[in-house]
Amino acid sequence: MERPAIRRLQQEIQQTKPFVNSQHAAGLSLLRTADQARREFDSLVSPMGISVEQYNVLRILRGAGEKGLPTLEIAARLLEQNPGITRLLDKLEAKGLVCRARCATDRRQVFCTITADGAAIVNSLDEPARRQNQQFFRGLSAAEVDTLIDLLDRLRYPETKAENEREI
Amino acid sequence: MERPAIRRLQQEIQQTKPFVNSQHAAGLSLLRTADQARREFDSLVSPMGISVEQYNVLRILRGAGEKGLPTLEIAARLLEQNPGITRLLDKLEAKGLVCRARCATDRRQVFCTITADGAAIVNSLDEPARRQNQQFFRGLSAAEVDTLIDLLDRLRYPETKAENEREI
DNA sequence: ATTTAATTGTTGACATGTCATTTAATTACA
DNA sequence: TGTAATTAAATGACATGTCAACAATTAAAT
Repeated sequence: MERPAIRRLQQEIQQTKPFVNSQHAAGLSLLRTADQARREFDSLVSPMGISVEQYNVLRILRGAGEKGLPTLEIAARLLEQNPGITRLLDKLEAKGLVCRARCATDRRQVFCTITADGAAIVNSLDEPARRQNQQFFRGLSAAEVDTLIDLLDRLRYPETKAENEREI
Repeated sequence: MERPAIRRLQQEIQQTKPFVNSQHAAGLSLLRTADQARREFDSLVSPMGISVEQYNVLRILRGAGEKGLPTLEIAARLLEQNPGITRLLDKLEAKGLVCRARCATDRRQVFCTITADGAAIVNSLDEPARRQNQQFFRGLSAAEVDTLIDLLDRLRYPETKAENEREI
């Protein structure tokens, strides 16, 4: 639509004002889009009786295999703080989707593993999740998805960008 | 062996597999980046005694001016469902940052307006918020920010993209 | 070796988000 | 007119996220 015009306008003025507005718009767009993605994905997993966060925990534990992972290691792989993970695991354990056991060598740690029931649920969601993702990104080409990944990664790690983008 | 069949299978795998992974990676990156943005912004507004969501409500009400907005109209402009907004406004009203009054012509509606104290807080956060945004997007050029806005918008409204991108 | 510090995980308190239901007011319609 | 449907907002119940404080265990220090 008017994107090129907007960009030209910004170059013309080249002051802080429209630059700020673009960044503000980008920030809002980021939050709104992520919220929509989270909501759509929730509607996919909730029929299985789990939340998006619980699904993520189960995915991580499936990837960890039989030896499982200590509690805080799961929290580290999510985007989450400690206290939340305990209660998440409480729920999953109550549903029989996760097992917890104190580590013998370091009794501070609690190792968590996925159960057969838990794995069955995650496995059954693999294909629907793939389709859901495909649906969500249907508006973007493969190259654009890669561009999006690049831009988002550079927002989270702005320092690492210096090496790859000196040619500006 | 059936070489053509094998080749076809490989092509299929090569097509779908990395594509799916890219979309999956993009989805995760989207959620993580938005979460980080939300968290960083929270550390900016929480010293003023308000949350990010409360800040957004105050911003919307400042923009609405003196006549204010009905409760659900605020909810519609946020990325939020009804029930949450009532309690958000409860907190803001308790802090004296927002006023609520039943509409005379339609007594179902409750009009919300920002108070002078509320406006003072939002105003005092304008400049810090601008700097914070600038800091968050420092890894991207202005053109890249526009690209990001475009990609995110097309994720939320995939249909509108069809007209502009038939040339693929 | 005994005290101190750090790590791992849990709990309590509270803010927010969501769903289902409810109340009050308004509109539709028969 | 009078009853049903719709709308605006609030409430209850519950899941999650965050902070502060805590207990248990292990590591470090002197």
